[in-house]
Amino acid sequence: MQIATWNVNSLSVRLPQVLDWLASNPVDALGLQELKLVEERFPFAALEAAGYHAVVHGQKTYNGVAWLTRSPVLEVVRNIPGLADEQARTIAATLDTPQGPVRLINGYFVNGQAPGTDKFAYKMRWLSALHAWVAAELACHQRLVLLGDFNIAPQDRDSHDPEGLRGSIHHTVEERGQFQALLDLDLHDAFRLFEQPERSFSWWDYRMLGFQKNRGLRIDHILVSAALRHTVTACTIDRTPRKKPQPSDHAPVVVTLG
DNA sequence: ATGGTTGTGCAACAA
Repeated sequence: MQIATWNVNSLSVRLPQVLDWLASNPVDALGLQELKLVEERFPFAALEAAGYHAVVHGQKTYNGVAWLTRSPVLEVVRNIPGLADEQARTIAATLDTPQGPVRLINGYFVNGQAPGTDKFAYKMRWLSALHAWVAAELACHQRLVLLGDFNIAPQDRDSHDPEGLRGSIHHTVEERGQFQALLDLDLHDAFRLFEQPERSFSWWDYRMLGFQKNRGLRIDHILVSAALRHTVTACTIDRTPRKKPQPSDHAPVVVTLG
């Protein structure tokens, strides 16, 4: 079984690339972020023709998340329960598999702009609420995957310039502490379960030839619960779509479970 | 060096 995450930075623009990628990478579930469209504009028909069901938490212009799955899902939850949030940032669903149900949580985590700003304060509140929610979800779903655009580079090796960017957004002690708090729920960073090339990143700024110079960050993550950890056989970042014309600034990340 | 690029939507904001 394969599960993937991809921040597409506008599904309207990126739909052809998503269809193209799914044709070559027929994953069982794909969590999308930054749809930038409302559910009424979601391309259900094109994705159904490609063999995918979709559940959507849309928003006009900003944010927006969805799950694409080969088989229908159950128990869909939009946003973090109990958190008053006008921004469409999470969608959870349960996927039945031959090995049993898997709880899938997809998040477009708050960017946070810069430490000391209102947006950073919102990021930290949001991360606290997410942590409490994921803890509750784990209590009833042993087999759980939390993935998405975390907007956090967990360690220095996840940044192209850890010294120059120390303490700046994606790199702060506070953000990294929240990432560690998620790991402390006995979640595991699937990418780091394996040997990986140095300077492996999942996002590159459109500006300053960021991708060509591999000046990126690893901020898109797939965390798996303890019950799933030993079934994971691979986790990779697919840079192929980033090389194509009019790409998303993020690359898809794929986890393979036995 | 406060630059540079992309998306939404048509000015300015978010990333």
